[in-house]
Amino acid sequence: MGEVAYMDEGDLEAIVRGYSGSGESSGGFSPPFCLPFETASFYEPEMETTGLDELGELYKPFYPFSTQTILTSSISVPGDSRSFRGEKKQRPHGCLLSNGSRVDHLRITESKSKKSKKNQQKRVVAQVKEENLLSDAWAWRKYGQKPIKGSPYPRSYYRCSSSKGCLARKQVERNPENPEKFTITYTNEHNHELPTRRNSLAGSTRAKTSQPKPSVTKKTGKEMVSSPTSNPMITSADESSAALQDIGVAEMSTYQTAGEIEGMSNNLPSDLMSGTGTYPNFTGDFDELLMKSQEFFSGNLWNY
DNA sequence: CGCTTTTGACCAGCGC
DNA sequence: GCGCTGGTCAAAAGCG
Repeated sequence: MGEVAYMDEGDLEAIVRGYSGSGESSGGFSPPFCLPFETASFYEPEMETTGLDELGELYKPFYPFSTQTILTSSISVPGDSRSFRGEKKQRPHGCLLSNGSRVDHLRITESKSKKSKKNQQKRVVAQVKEENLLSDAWAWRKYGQKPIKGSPYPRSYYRCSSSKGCLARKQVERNPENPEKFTITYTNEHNHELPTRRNSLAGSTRAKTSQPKPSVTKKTGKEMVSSPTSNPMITSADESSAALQDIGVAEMSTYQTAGEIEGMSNNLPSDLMSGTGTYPNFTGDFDELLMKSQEFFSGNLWNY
């Protein structure tokens, strides 16, 4: 993949203000956001201007729900989550889609700081509701989960499982301010096209692990939240958008038709939605939710 | 059998 | 230099 003409290590920092350790009490993403496309580099200019509306339209088939909140922005973040801690004073902005849907964005700012870690290309930060976690066409595999300081909810790490060499990553965490929303952060881009079908669901519905596992307390006793669930394929609007750019809307429609999706919304497991009403002392209930979605998807959309 | 999730350990960057 | 934190690895085990 040589298309990584991203930010050119522009060292952008995502000011996703959020759980900056102690300041978790106030405003996470609650305030409305606004598209800061100034730093956009992954999307075409057109997307910048009409992105909101287009998103609303393009994703319509993916979001049978009217209240979804999609947040998109193209960024490259070197410091990763560390920038969150930085507690930069940036404010998010917000906009409403023409169709009434609200799109939340995170304000991104540039930073001349040295590149950190692996020049990771963190590009998209999205806020979606549970329902919209189902609309990701990519296949993700969870490879880690960690509690985030300042946030009561753990963050799950996913990598693309469609292609071996794919560097696409995804982080999902529940918004402490809005437990009904999930913050999805994408890093790197897929170096392949949308999978024609998802991987098997094997292991996805794994029962609660009761494995004792020889706790070989080798070294540092790092904290680790244990969540009983997780999902293999989460969803996201942004990925879809990326996909749209890659394969085109027309092709996209071959994957999912509005009709199917709508049917889906109706068939969505009730318990899947139930999570919305009751946010348990969540550890990974969103994973559970996602798992459900996965089941659904594999059953109704990916076996065409 | 191939895929997944789970989860403790490991590693690296950053702030003090 | 040390400790904290976030991100990733990898072994174990479950599911279709």
